[in-house]
Amino acid sequence: MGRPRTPLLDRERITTTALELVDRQGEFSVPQIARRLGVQTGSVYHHVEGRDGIVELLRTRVVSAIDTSTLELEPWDAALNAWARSYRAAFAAHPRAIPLLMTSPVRAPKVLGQYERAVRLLLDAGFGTADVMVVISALENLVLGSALDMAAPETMWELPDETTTPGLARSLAAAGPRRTHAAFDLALEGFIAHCRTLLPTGT
Amino acid sequence: MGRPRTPLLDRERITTTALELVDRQGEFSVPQIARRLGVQTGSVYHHVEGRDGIVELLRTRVVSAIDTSTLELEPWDAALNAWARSYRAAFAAHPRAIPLLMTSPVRAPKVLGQYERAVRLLLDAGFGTADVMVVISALENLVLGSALDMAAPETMWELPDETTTPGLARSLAAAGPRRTHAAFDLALEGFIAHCRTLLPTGT
DNA sequence: ACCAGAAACCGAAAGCCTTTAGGTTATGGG
DNA sequence: CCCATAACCTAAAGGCTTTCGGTTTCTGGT
Repeated sequence: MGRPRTPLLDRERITTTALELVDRQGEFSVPQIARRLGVQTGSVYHHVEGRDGIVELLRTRVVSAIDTSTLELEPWDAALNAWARSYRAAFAAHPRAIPLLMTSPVRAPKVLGQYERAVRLLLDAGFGTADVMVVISALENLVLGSALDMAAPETMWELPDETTTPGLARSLAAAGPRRTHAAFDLALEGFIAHCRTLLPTGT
Repeated sequence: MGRPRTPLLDRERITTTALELVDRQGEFSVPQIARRLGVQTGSVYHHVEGRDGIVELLRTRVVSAIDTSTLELEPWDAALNAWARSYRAAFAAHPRAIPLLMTSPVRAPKVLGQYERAVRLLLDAGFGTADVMVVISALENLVLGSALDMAAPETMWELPDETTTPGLARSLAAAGPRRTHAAFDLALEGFIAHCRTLLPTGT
């Protein structure tokens, strides 16, 4: 015992292990991470700011998959569209992490930086200052709402009985497994189309 | 000790106490409920199926505020609009409960019954069988995404520094406190408008 | 009216989690 | 070479969820 010759822990490994646990079982605990890394529970706290710090690492890891370059596209509606899809895809890669990331405030610089860029994109496109955050918030609502839907696609609808909800059961079956994607496409397209009406005419 | 002459606990009181705790501090624990009701922790478990059972009671309580009659309105888009707003308002009344309710599947009969009714509404309106659940899912995504936004309106954006994200800070200020509502209005209106394009023309 | 069984609460305990504190050994800059 | 610091361990406090057996009260069938 004492300090090991080669380090057993670092933020990378802690993050990866936590994400594996979340992907598998929907949650994580510090003792679980420690066991997987062959380390005592307390040791993890030397690398991380408490359990919440690990959640923040997870957020950064998940969000790092968002394609930043989408916000450079032209025109603005293509950029917004591509950004929203990339945003959603990043969460879709780790759906069970979503409930974890929703409950704590956004602090990750990468995320804040992207919102900053989105603000400028919309301002340049001609949106009013007061409208910009409304548009971005609405888009975020779409993305996160859809992400939630992906978090538990099978179990989200626990039908008690086909006879009590016949139409629901039949419609679910008819929509098929791409229901979630189609719903996102539908809402996103409708939303962006509606945004265009906010712009001063003749642009 | 032994059985009290008048019961100290029932599901109603447990639900109300849990909801008060969630409204105040964003979470609840069984010992906290027990202390508030002047009872030992274990006693609560005689009335409830574990902690998850209490969450389910909370869901039912929150959801019971949805105005069921909205789905009877005509035409279908007015019904959908009113339903979505009532749905969202029910969650808005207890925003801090939202993260709790998101993580487990929809089992409350009241909610399932409403979805069943919504299915029939859309079928009657002329939507295709395969489209119905797509529309409903998208609407639900909107509602829940917006509800999430309401869950922590102040703390959701922890800006590190006004100089690193100047546009974001300014736009947030410009949008004001009704940002969340405006975003929902914007997305909902755009979505419903887009849904009309799914219908066979001439209806 | 009686009595058996169910209901409602208490007390206690097992086992998990988060977090902190102090001890022990290796590393690395001066 | 030395010592401050880093990295890990052991230990422990305190909270949470859940279960189990004990005690008292209520209730329903006879």
